[in-house]
Amino acid sequence: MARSRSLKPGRPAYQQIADELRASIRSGELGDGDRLPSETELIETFGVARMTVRAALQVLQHEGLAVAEHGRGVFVRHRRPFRRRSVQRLSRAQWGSGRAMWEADTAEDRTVSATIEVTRERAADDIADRLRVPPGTDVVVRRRLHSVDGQPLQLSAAHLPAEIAVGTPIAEPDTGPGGTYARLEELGYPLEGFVEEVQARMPSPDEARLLALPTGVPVITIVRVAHTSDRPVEVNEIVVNSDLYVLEYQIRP
Amino acid sequence: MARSRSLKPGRPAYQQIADELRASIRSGELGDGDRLPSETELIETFGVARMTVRAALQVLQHEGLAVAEHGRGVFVRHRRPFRRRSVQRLSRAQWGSGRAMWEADTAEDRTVSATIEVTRERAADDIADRLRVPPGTDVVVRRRLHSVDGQPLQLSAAHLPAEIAVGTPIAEPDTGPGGTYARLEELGYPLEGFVEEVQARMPSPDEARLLALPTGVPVITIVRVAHTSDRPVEVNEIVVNSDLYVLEYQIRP
DNA sequence: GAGTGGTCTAGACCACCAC
DNA sequence: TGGTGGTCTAGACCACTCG
Repeated sequence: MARSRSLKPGRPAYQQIADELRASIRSGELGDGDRLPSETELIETFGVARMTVRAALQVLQHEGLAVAEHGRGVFVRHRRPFRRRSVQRLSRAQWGSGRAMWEADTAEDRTVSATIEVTRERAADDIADRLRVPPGTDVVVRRRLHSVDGQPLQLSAAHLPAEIAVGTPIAEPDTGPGGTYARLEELGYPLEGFVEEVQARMPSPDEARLLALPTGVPVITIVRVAHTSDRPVEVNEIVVNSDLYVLEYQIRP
Repeated sequence: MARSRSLKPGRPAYQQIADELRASIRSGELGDGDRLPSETELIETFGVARMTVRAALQVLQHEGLAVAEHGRGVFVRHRRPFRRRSVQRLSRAQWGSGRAMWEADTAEDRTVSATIEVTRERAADDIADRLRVPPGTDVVVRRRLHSVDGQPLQLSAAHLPAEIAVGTPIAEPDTGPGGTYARLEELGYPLEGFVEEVQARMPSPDEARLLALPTGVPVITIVRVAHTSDRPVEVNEIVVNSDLYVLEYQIRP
């Protein structure tokens, strides 16, 4: 970043400053983890007020290109999607093998952890709808926060009709080898398939906190419905840190 | 929003104001499309400076909850994912039928349009990698911007080895009934399957402009690889407006 | 013209970090 | 202790929308 740069009229100053910094990042002049010029430096370089350079830095943060660290500086953000979920994770071989399904694509040397809370509730309308049960029907809800190496990755809330789950390991925090899906098969609910609906949006403040999301990182939401041949048996609402995930799907024509 | 509300110390004022407005939106007190209190009103209500209420309003905009319209006000944003892409759109029945594949899930009464540009380029490293050809190999690139009812929905850039595509309708703007995939089959490349890698991130300024994305709306990126039994034949990089899409995937165990 | 949001200034005080 | 970013003020002028 050269000394004393001039700004052209017509385009807002903060956007021009953001443009220059963005170009430096895209070109590689500023690499992953590098510190951007400080606010003081930018004020001197461009001859503008502090709030103006702050606006420019905010733009980059909301684009997910930079993160501010209080007392240290603003840094180029580095993406590192170290996990990927593949279709195979929902194969019977996977959860039939006794491995926890969600560990399917976790490398062996990673530390996987989860907090879990199991409750019994009345189903919200959208959940009841997807489970094809009357609104307000009792459901068992398994809420989890999954982390790998201490980094929170995803929130999930699995809903199953209470009629199916109560009195079984599915209503316990630890469902045992193979998890919920293995238990469902044992209970006489052979799974025929899954449907996942995928969307993306910005996180709520709560989600940002729980997933330790920096500014400018969206979440991917997945609603997965597990079916037997004649009825849906589980609706899982999943919210994942989009920075750490690549979802992979295979499709046959 | 009651008159003259007090702010508690400890939490920044702009966040408390954002909290109150967010709660009004979540509770339904402020519904889709409703106007939020103006900056002037918020200044009077909370007794703070203008930049403070603007910071609060920016928070909501970056969360995707509100949009500002210059000269009119700040409004509750309404999500309307009016399209959904399903697995069936990649079924042979779909593109074998002569319908353009991407129209699979478009309602009949919508106006679908696309701009297209076909070029011949040397493959970038990641594309070459996925096509399993040497870096710099010639590829035909079909870049499109799809819109429905004038609303831009997605950008796509389909890359095919020039060796396969040149001299065929695939290298023409109009590929004919059934599109690229129908032509590939006719040319002796029967498709065995597709793999899609899905991620989400904030858009670049260019993407935000082309897709007419408001502040706080991420994009979903899809990299789709189409395979024959022995080689990948197309890599399609897709960027979609996450506000208008629900991706649907079916998985069999 | 009145009301709205968009940009910008020139200060202030504070909280956090590193040395 | 000096440098960093975080919050906040009290103004200013501008651009857009609508009646």
